[in-house]
Amino acid sequence: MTRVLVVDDEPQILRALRINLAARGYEVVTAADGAGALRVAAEQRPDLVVLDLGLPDIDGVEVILGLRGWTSVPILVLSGRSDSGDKVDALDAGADDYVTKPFGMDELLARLRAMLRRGSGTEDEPLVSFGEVVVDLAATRVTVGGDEVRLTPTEWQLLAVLVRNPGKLMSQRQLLLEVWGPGYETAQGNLRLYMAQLRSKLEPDPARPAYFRTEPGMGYRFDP
Amino acid sequence: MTRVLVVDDEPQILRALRINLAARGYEVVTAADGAGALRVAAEQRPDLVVLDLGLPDIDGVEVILGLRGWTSVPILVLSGRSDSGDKVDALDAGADDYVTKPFGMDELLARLRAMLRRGSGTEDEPLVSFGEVVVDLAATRVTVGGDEVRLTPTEWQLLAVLVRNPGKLMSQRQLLLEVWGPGYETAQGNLRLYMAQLRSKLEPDPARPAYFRTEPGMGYRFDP
DNA sequence: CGGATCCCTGACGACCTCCTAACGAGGTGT
DNA sequence: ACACCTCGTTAGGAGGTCGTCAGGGATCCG
Repeated sequence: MTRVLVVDDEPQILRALRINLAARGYEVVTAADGAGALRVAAEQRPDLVVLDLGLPDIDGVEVILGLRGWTSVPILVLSGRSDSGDKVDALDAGADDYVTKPFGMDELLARLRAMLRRGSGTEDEPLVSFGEVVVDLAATRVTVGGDEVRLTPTEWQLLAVLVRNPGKLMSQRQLLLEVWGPGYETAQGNLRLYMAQLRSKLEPDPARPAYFRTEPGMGYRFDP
Repeated sequence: MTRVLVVDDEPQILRALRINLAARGYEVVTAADGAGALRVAAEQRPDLVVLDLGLPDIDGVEVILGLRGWTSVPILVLSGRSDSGDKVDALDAGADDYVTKPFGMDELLARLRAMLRRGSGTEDEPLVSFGEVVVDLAATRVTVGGDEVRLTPTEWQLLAVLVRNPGKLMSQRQLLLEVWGPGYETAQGNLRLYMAQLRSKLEPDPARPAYFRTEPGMGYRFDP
């Protein structure tokens, strides 16, 4: 299901969006300020963000930059100001669309559909296989020699990031950012632990990894 | 260069857009009606389309559908009508953004930048090759005759600096600064060491370097 | 309430990378 | 011919990084 994060400090707008989005079959998570937006985004991993610029704590552009630091999720900005400068600042900070209040709900929904359509166009090849292992990214399922292997949520996220970048070296910072979200850039012991668990579950010889190679001092690389 | 197709039947708008886009470094091609738009798009393959909905021959939504039949190029719709229904129809037909006239030129340009930024997510990998060696800067990988070569972080940084400046003489000071950072400008013994390791791993005859040449008293030069 | 699962933290040994130092080779100017 | 400088090579120790194990806290479920 498509998950949408709605960020607004006005309860009535939050409620209106929640009702309309839920009626269209979206899963809705909300936040009332900038700090909450960044936290919820890191925890819930929405497929799209609707962001009001007039937040009580942080400037909206800062929120956009905070999100863009580690994710490329589509961002639709909602704002009461129709200033041309505000629009340019938000869009250049990394927003994908800008709608001024008051807005038509059907127009907003159409813009959301357009953004989601563009994002979902690049989702091909949900099946990745190497050796005895088959990874189904769409179904969140992993099999080794036909037998299903149970992965914890964190293990799965780590595997997904690696498998989506075959042959490419992923720095520890990059992996920590994409799996644990911002704020965990220094938890390298954690990354080592989960990499070991992944290898013990997927590698034929976990002591001598063949697919999930470590590049000392730099990061890890998935090599099919 | 980024190529933009502008479709409008009003000459003054066409002229204003052409001038502003050209001033920003875009290549501009134009069409004055729907049939021309489809023809020019097929011939010129623009990276982005700015489309006025009020065309004399074909309905704008039909033009969008005609484009979407064979290309996923981003489409920004320009329209005099601010009807909510028109927006929804155009967006659901496949448009990516919708701006109503009169529009601010800086806002329009910001929206174009946002659309182009999203599209360019799948950048091709920069590959540098010389002799048997292939350097993949995006994946952080080096192969010699097809076999992968393991490089330490410092070796890789040094190689990256050299490879990014082909044919250019890099002074020792410059190399030390870019690889080791400020404060190590005098550690020339270090630079000699890592240059030797790079040569022993990449050069066919490390004793007589062919690609990583040393200019006595000055620095080093990468010659593909 | 008890058990299970998952996530995080800390400690320890093994390994690897990095830096420093010393020595020889080659070129240059006096 | 000699001194001097720069470059290339080798060896060894210091420090950081990686993999592994054990233990505690949080959450979910029977």
